[in-house]
Amino acid sequence: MPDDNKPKMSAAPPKEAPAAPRPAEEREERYQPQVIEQKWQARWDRDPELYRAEGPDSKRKKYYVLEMLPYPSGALHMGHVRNYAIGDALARHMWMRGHNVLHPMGWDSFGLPAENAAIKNNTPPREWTLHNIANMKRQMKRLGFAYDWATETTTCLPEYYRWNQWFFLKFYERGLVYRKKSRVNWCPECATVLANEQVVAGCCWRHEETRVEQRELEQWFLRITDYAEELLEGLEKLENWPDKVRVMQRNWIGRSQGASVDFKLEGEAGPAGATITVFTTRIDTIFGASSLQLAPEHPLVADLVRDDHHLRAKVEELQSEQRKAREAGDVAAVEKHGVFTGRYAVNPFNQAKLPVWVANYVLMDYGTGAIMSVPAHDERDFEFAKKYKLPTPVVIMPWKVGEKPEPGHEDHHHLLPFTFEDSLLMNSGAYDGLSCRDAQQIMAEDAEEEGFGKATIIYRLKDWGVSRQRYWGTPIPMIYCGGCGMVPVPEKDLPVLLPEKVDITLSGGSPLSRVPEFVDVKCPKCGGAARRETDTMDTFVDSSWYYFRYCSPTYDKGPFDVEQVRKWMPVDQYIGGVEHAILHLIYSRFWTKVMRDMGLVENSEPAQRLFTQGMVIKGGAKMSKSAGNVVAPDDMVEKYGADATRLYTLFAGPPDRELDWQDAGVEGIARFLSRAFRWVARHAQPGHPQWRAAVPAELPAEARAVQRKLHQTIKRVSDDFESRWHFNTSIAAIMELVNALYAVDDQAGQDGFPVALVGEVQRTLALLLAPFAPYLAHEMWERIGEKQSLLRQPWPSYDPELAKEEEIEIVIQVNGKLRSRLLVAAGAPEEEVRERALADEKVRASLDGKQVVKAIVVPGKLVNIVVK
RNA sequence: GCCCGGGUGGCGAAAUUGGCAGACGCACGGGACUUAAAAUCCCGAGUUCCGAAAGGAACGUGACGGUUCGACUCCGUCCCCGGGCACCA
Repeated sequence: MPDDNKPKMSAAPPKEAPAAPRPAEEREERYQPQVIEQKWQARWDRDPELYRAEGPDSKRKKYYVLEMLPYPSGALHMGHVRNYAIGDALARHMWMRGHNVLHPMGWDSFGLPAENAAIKNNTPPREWTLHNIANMKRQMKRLGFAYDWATETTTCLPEYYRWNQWFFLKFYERGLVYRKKSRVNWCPECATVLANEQVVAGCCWRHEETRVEQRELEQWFLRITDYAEELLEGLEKLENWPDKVRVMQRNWIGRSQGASVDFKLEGEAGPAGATITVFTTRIDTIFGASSLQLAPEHPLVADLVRDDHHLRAKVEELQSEQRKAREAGDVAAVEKHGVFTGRYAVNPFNQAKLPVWVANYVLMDYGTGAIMSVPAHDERDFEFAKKYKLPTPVVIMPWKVGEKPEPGHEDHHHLLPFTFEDSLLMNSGAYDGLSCRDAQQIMAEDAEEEGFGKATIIYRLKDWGVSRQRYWGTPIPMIYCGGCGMVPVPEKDLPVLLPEKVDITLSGGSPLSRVPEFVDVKCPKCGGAARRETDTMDTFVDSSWYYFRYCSPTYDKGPFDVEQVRKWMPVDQYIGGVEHAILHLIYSRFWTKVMRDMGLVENSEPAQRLFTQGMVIKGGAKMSKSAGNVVAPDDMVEKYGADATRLYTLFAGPPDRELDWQDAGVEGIARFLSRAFRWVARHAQPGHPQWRAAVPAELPAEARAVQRKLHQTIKRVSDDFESRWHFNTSIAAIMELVNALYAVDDQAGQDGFPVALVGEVQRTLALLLAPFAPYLAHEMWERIGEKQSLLRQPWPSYDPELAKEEEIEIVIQVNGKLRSRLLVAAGAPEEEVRERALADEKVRASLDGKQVVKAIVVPGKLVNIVVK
């Protein structure tokens, strides 16, 4: 404990050398973050209640601050530190603002890296994971993050994952879970299936170099598409989510409004009488269709080409081409081609016979896998038709409504293709003269009336494939019985425990299938021999609802206590990386809506506000072992302290932007903390009778300047919290304040800077630093004689009158160019300012006989003299 | 190709409503203290030019143009960097 609270250095240093440093024998105490931080960390550890949210009788308003839970990879990286430094600053600030704050933390601890590390090091995944958690928890504590560790939730433990299984069963009851054989993404590196959201530019989200393959497999899916419309509409209301995230989700859901139309296939051989259903967003152009194009994998294609070797070979070629293009990731770049099947289909609107082709640019997994080709009004169809010399009938006017037709417009073929929608129909029988948009609606209605089509909406979003052929995940609670078929595990038998001793090497198939004690089970229905499902769940299931669990982390009668959830949800502020924009953030929105429909929760969206922080990079590149530019938080903490490390991640730039790490920058921050510390240590006089006294209304100019700066600083820091979270400028403001204190250092405690003001400055400084540099702030708080918990102190308020400048520097411009400056009293009348500006010596010199047209006065800012 | 961000000193950045461009910090230079160094404290600094200096001038926020008394900020055209989506019918 520091015993040097006694007042020191209240005597004035020699007047003739105010900047002279103190003699060596009087050398002051240095800032030693390691000493301070260890002392406080030990104290905080002794008080587990310190960061606990208040119970039901709390009178404070609730505030739920949530940071994305980390995967326990082994050690925190700087991205984590930045994420949690932002969240912690907010949590501490909200406490000081008088809120009842819930600030939890947990571990997203199932997943492949544990399994891969286990194979490599021959350590069980559980052991590896728990060991990493212990280390990362130590790091978080060392960094001083204010988490309530009673909320700690570890998703790989049965107490948590049993509720994943419970949800799976509930979703199954609601028809939101199904099993289907389909083409799925397969990452050879992970040796498992991936959801669409986990494929980034054709590659695995974990292995950016590994192209995803397509495999036909039987898999479990969650019916997220049932919620496509609501997920889309809900985005409109998420005003406090970044636009970027909302746009990405909108694109991902990919709503497309159009119509489906059935074309009857002509001819007798093969599937005579079959229909081809196409999806189109431009049914208004259907009179311009000159062919139908099927995807090479369209189920009808095999029938159509069965009897023709030549055709069959061609189609197979198209198929493999498409597959290769898809795996290479540049689908759009491939040249279009196709083959005519020799068959025709009838356009139900005008009975035209259209040749049926198979084309490599038609995708089976979008729409119906078949399109009508309207070359005159679609760029892709045009490109294709040109190549194969297919007709290009024009059915919309070649100019937009309200535009003047160009002379010679009759020859509109040089304009092809034109795709605009604000035009009128032509060559379309009874529909001629309708606007495109009207026609889209009317023709879809007519099709429905006639029974050959209808208005249709399709989505790009696909159902969420959740089966994983790996070990370290939640077992899927399903049983296959020869007699009864698929039987869900009864709720009373949960959890289905993940067995511990398992051969997890990648020798094919799910590792669990090689554990007979796990696989062999009695059918819950008939009691006969049955087999368990051996796939595990995608870990994104775990993270879809963990923040509900935080509200009642030890609850064992359900996934969470609905009362607690009602109290705390939704999350008031969620903070994390943008990389989860269409992974975790879309899944958790879906999960929340299902839970609402189950009657478990009241809210439809998980988080009120979302903040996505920028990446931490170094030397322009992402930190990575291979690039050799990793900065380890532990090293920084050891060298400069936790406060400096955290503070630097906030100071280096606005938190939503990328941060280019510079070691020297941390040094600068440590220097600032040291200055703040030493100034407080040097001038603290908690025993002085004036220490807590009100600051006198009349102050000498020097003291007044300090007071003004103090109130301006409170305003700047408070404003940043309330609006933009540009903590870099908040910290710059506090630095300016400290610089201002050093400027009048020799006066501290004397007439020019009375003790009462020193006391107020020091208390405020500790309060302002509390959200950003908690260790130093607490140390200061104690040294200035305060006993109450800093965390529960009210945030300082500023007095606008005291923050005001009394004298303002007015800039004088001539024709917009800076020519001189003028000191005027705040609120000086415009006329006076104008006259003084015009009378200014430098101004007169630059006017130099020119004629003054006018002088614009912007009160409190400038005078601009316009001359000719 | 489409949709978002972004482009300001040697570097990270600031300028919240159209009103002093470069706050704050890093790196750098000079000085004080020291036998010396580190640490600390003080001072300087956008670029170019003029001047012995005090000081002054011109240029300057990706490029070009526009609006305005005045533009980093608003409008138009374009370039570059980052991210997302992409034969989506």
